[in-house]
Amino acid sequence: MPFYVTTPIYYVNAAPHLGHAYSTIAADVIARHMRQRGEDVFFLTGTDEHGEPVALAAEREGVTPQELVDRNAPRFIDLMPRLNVSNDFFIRTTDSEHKAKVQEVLARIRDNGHVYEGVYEGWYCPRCADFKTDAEAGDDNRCPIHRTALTREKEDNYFFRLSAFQEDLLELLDEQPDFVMPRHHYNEARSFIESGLQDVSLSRSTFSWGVPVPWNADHVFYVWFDALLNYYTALSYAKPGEDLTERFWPTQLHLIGKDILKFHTVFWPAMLMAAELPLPEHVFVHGFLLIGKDKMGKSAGNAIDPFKIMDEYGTDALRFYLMREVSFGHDGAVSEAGFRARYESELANDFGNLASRTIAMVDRYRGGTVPDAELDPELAAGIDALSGEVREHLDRVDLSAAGDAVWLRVRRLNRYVEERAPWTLAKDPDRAGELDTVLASLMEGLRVVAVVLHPWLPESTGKLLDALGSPDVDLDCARVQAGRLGAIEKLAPLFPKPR
RNA sequence: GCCGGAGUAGCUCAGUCGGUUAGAGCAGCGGAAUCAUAAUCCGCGUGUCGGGGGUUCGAGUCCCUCCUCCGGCACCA
Repeated sequence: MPFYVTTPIYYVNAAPHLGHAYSTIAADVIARHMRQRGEDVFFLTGTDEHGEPVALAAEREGVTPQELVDRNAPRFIDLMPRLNVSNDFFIRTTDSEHKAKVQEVLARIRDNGHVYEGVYEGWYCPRCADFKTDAEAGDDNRCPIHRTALTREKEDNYFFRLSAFQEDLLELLDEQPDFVMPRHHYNEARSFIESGLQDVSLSRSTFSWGVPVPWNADHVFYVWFDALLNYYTALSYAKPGEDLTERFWPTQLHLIGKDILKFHTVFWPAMLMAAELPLPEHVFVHGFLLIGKDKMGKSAGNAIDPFKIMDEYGTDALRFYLMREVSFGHDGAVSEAGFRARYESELANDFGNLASRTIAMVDRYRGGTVPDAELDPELAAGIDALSGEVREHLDRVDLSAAGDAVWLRVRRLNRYVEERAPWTLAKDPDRAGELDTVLASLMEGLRVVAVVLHPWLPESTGKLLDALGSPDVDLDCARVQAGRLGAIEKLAPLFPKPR
């Protein structure tokens, strides 16, 4: 089965920060998991490069917008290997193929009768060089930032007939309640639509940094219409010489942050309806990372620095922390202290140390060869069920529940070591068979956990599975005795503690 | 103001269709063990499940109401 997953495309004006890493890692865990299942996966991320903020920033710096985005985009492109993210393509909305396709799709929307010429009229602040909403203007029609009087300005625009899709969108939400996940965000989307949809500007004519409107050279498309289409356009040129659209469209899963919910759950499906294209299956809205109680973002001077953490502890540690610390779909606080606590207790003490002690015992008691013995039936049953549980959780994009299910087994394995006390069995030659079973069962448990955990910790589980002589990470191998263990190698601690 | 979300153990949170004595992790205290990265395991909780009212044989879970916090209310991406 094809499985097409996307991250938002990141606005190229700001430097990459933890929030970008968060969205991207989440998508990567899903993508890697689906590949383990043998699905035909396409995983897209990229940068959003048009619009007025880029044009203004370029002007300030005395460079062209293209020069500015060419300078900034590599920071995001380079972030992906740094995070060990397995995206199949990286789209830039300034790619010529993207622009051509945007023009094609929007021309079709116009041909289908969903675009009209009109005038956008609103309160305008000359100092912001921007329109203000009625709410922002307040009763006295003053700029909330500058307190200067706003003027009533008009701008010629093309409009997208969003209002015409209100009923269709509600029907979509009725028929596909998991179009927007999780539930509380479904409610938000629904109430937004129910409150009444207005038509929206499709083009801008006061600046030129965007995709030109093909039927009127004085306009460029409003950046959101250009940006949203990235999910569709990318497939047409991601693979040289092959159009992947047939193979992967529509998207199974758009992963987004809650700040862009409206665009993805209202504008985007309406656009696709207008273009008569199939709709995505799911939009999953994740929460924000909080620093203490504050939203993290540009201001965050005390924000945790993902690059520092990766330098000190490795990429896997950052991936694991972000996926495990915050309940997926909700806001959650992150901190360096929280990172260290979880790194030490879960990665070093629970999982890393389980690997160390298990390998050390096989080495000491059985010369480094995993005994070919019957497995402990009770333990094996739990281990055998794990991959199915994780599968079900990830089908619902519940990364947190999946992580919990794995950790239950990691703890179970550590408890099993204590229960069976292999060091005691080793002293009694009559109990050699028992010891064989215990060691084989532990090893098998360790192997299965490593396979299941591979999407979260690709680097360290890879190292571990190599040391176990069973490098296959296909999810079918996460069944008991589906992998072959024999001679094992010694392994340096996977998650060393500092100092 | 309207709409939505959240309020459960010191901290972070889970609680599926209402159903036994309300759970987990972390932190804390006590103990066991020594294979291991001094890593692990066991034991220890008198929690007004935000307040009040209601429905029910039974409510953290459903209804009403109030309080507190957060978000959205559309052309900033």
